[in-house]
Amino acid sequence: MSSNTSRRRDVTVADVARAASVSKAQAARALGNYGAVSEDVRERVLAAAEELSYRPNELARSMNTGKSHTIGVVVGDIENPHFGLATRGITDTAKKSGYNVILANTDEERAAEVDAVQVLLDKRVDGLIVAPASSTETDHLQRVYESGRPLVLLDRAARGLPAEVIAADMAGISYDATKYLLDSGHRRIAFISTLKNASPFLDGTQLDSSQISERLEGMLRAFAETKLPFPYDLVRLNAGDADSIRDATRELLLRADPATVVVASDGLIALSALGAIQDLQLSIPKDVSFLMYDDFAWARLTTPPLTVVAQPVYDMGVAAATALIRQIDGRKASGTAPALQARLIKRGSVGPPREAFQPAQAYTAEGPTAALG
Amino acid sequence: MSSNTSRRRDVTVADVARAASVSKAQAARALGNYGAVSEDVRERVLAAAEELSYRPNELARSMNTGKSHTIGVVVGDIENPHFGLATRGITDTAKKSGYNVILANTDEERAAEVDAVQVLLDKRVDGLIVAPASSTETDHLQRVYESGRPLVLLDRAARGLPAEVIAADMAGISYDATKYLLDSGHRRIAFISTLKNASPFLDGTQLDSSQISERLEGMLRAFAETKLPFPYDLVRLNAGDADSIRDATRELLLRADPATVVVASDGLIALSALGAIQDLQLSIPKDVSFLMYDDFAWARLTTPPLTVVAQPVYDMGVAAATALIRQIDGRKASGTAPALQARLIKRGSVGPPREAFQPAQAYTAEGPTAALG
DNA sequence: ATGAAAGCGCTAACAC
DNA sequence: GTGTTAGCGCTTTCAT
Repeated sequence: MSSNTSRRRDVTVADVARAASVSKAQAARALGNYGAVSEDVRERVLAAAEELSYRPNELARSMNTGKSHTIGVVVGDIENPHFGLATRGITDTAKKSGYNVILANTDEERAAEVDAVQVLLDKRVDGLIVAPASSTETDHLQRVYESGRPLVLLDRAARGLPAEVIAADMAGISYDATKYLLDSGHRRIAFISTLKNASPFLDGTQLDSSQISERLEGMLRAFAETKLPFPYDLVRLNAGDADSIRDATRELLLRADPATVVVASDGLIALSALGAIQDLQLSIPKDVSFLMYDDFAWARLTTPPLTVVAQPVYDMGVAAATALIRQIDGRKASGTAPALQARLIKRGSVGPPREAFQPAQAYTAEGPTAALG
Repeated sequence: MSSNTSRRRDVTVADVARAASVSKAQAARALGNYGAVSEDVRERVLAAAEELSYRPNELARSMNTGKSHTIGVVVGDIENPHFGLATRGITDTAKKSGYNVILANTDEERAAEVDAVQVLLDKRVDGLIVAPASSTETDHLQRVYESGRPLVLLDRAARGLPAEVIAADMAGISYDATKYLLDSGHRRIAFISTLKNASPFLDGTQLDSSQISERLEGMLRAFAETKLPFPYDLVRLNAGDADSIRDATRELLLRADPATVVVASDGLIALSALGAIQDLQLSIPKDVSFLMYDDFAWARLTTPPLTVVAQPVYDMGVAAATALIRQIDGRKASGTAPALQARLIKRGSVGPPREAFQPAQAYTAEGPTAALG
């Protein structure tokens, strides 16, 4: 409560200039720290600014510099720790370079994403980081590109867009993980994902998400390599809310030819799936094995601790922001992109399938259950 | 790839006006949907805009309306699911009213918070939601108030500020929870919080966070009521990173007169504390009981499931955004604030203290261990 | 209903 | 080094 309790009108450069008895331009130069200003004037202006508690209007500044020092971030669900962590990586990095972050949540809804991107462009963000809900419908992302502002994709690629993509190699790690499950004797591997898709996943289905496509591709490759038929009937897409995930899990486990291992596509899905398994009174890994994507702290606290595919999520956020800001500044890619490697962390939730211990193999002849090649 | 691959200059109202052969003012009216415009002109303008794929410059618009339709959100750690969920509540609500959210992370660092608030004010946000790191040092928040823009506080109050505070009643629920622990036979109740404080918590210590103050106040009251001495030696503040939390937990459990129950001030702390307990090979609740603030999905998946104080975090986000937007729109509080009640959810992690089962009570005489009052 | 012109707060030419 | 004058893209009087 020093002096001014100014409400309405903000104090402007003009006010400061007047108080320091210099021209508006000179005041602006001193305040904005550009151009040539004598020491005397600088001091007077700064003093006046201090006295009047002047604050620059960044909006006005942005208007004629064309730079807002703001980047837009569009994610599917900030509540999902995956994005929470990535966002942390982004904001940390942005702050370091003097950028702010406008965050938009889309609920993995395409319409919301299109809208969010448009709004952010209208707000003249300097660049955009998007985790696109769809890898195929990308008109709105194309528009970003056309607006002349850089775009970096997080987690998922977008077909036909020249945008830089920050994501771990999902096909590779999925292949590894699947191989591990196969080696453990599993054949009935279920995969649950929130990915919205009109039809179930069949041979040749083109998926809308590069991320999930790659994971399934890795699985298919592992199966193919071992000459085993891929269990298309155990792939569950469109697993939206907690209830539908629970239902899907129950069904996968209670059906005639049940899954012997459940692979959860992210931490949120895992939570619901594990809840369902718990309700079913099934024990992991005795009755059913479990594997999830993303390694969160709680994965070590369950009994047994969970085997996971860990992604360097925070680093991905950092990488995305770094790449974007580099592009905003018009700098070229600095050769060595940091390796964003996902890792399979074996803990206790994957064991041999239940059937493997039973006297007779009720299945089709699919070769020995021993570890393969 | 229809026609324009315009790079540099954006198309403006002037361009649209020219194309529609009307004045700039008329075009602006049609586009901005204000003032009086004839049907004929409106159509021509809209058609021209469409053709040129005109997009309004929201910065310019904000400049002379004085409204940016953006609210600033300042939290300690977006990575913490507590804030993740609250942020979701905020963004959902904001979007519904046509507002965007600029997110700033402070790492619970005062300097970062002061800076973030300043930057957001400079960017001319229409209002601010802050989860203040400190409840006592509030000059920067005072400045928000002086700028004439509304401010809503999340989780924690700030001394001497007229700002609306959205938070569950912590003193009450803490009292309830402590009473429950006391009734279960516990006397050695440990409390771990990230709150930064220069000195340890002693009788009469003034804490910097209303949230934590209230919790401790509730604990003190419960102890006082049962005439038991409060275990000041078991309060751990400044539990910053995962390691320091683990260390604190170990110490609390391995010391001469150890804690029989650990209360974790939030989910992140709980994760580290549980890790430490696991490393110590202690079993819950046989060897040590456990209680945490916030109810996250994983709390039901541990063995045993965790007893928690659940806060309506998402709803708090919604309430904060609703209150802020109401103030921005200059509307009065609508009488009935929605009840933001925290609840004690008893699951399996609290049992009788270990000592209660041992032959002799090695402690000071503190009355019978049976349930009281 | 429409247009001319002023102005939001700042930066950027351009003189001097 | 300093001041004057234009804008940035939009909204908003104020005439007509």
